[in-house]
Amino acid sequence: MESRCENCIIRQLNALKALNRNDLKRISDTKVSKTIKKGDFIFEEGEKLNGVFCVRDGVSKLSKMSDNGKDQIVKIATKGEVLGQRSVITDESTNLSAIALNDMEVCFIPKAELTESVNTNPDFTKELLLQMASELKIADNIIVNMAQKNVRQRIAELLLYLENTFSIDNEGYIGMIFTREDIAGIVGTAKEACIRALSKLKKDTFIITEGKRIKLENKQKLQAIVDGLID
Amino acid sequence: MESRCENCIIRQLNALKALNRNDLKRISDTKVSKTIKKGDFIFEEGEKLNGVFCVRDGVSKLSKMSDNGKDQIVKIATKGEVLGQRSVITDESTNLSAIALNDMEVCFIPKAELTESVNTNPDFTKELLLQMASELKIADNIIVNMAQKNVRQRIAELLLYLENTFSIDNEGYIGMIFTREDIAGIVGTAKEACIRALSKLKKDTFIITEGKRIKLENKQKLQAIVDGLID
DNA sequence: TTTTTACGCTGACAAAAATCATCTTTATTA
DNA sequence: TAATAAAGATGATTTTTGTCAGCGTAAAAA
Repeated sequence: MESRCENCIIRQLNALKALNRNDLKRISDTKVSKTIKKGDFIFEEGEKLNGVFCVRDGVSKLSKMSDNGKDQIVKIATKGEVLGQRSVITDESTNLSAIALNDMEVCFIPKAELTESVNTNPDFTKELLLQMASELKIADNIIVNMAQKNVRQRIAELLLYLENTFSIDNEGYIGMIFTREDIAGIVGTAKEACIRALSKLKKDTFIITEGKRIKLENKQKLQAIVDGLID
Repeated sequence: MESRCENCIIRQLNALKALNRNDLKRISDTKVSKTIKKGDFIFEEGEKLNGVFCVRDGVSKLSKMSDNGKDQIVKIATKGEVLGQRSVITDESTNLSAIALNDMEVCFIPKAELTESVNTNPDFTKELLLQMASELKIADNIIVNMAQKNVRQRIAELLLYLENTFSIDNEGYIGMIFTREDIAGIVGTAKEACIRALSKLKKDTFIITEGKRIKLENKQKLQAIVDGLID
């Protein structure tokens, strides 16, 4: 399924919205649509990227695997997000891998086109800057949370974030399914600790689980856990 | 001690190096030099900043205090770094406090002047973008390290970083003194765990300590600890 | 200088989380 | 559909880290 960037609504969700007609035409002429299957790499840690990937559909994780097999997820990227942006800007190899969590549709935009827009379109550069600054703030918050909150708190916070990001299906469950291992990878703990924390939240009737699916039953309480007001 | 930005060599260390003569004149005319005493706040979490602080001399920590009194340090900022940049760019309140670790000399640059340069000088914006991207990469690495490395590894890594950043005095000790509590705050652990880890490294003869001062005796081994090659 | 306060250090103990093992259930694919 | 693999769940145990208490030393303030 090919289509023109000019008509792509996804664009509105990221820095590409600042592109003008010329930029869009140029980029659209060179971009390549790709389908990526669940579990496949979009790119791998250490790779030198020669472009970025604009997510049209699907969800991916940006993560780093440790020697002992633990996969720390730094970010979940969904529709509208641009992957590899940072590495392309700084012209370094990626320090993270991007893996598809379900089947994905992405557009590959060559580095040269991006650089051209950065060099000739100040609005685009400003937009990138804004987005980078906002991502940095999020990253700083994660650092603080990892140090100051325990696993239960971090999981409660993640659940609220996930419902917010993926909204709910018609039965009230979070609209995207993650394995317990991925959830553990996001909050930075072991799979077992993650499972136990979820089981505890279920026993406390703050959530309902059915297989991998999770429904938030009491968001006030979950937030109170995050804030350390209750245990 | 007042002086003109035009002649300030500190500028070369940050995005301000991309400013042109006009920018510099304008900013220099409005900037205010400030002296900040050890322990004092440059700004506090939640504040809406109406400008940034360019560090001319001294060292500060960017951190967030938790309810239980634990202070997580997200970044150590030294000569040449610009504090508050991100909050000013995104026009939000800071989520971190900046506290002087020794007596400091900083220049306050009003937000309006910065915004003006961002809007009229694409080179400056590009430079800011590059820096922000590089900071984001660092932050991502910290997240991964917090999740995948234990206290001993994180402390070993910090020591190598500190020697690299502050170099050594004539006796070979790291050229900046931190309290054990601040070191704990950087690696995200409790003061006692930090002290114990340092004592252990000392007993292992990988470092020498004398009061608060720390000398690295075996950087190869320290790096091996970081990499998980030895315990 | 003296006094006070902050900091470094250590032991004892508690809590949190990691690891290992095992079993069940759910997906995948042959 | 049956076989196989992947993921969930839970118990037992170890390791790591946090917390509390107390003591000595060094730095800062009176």
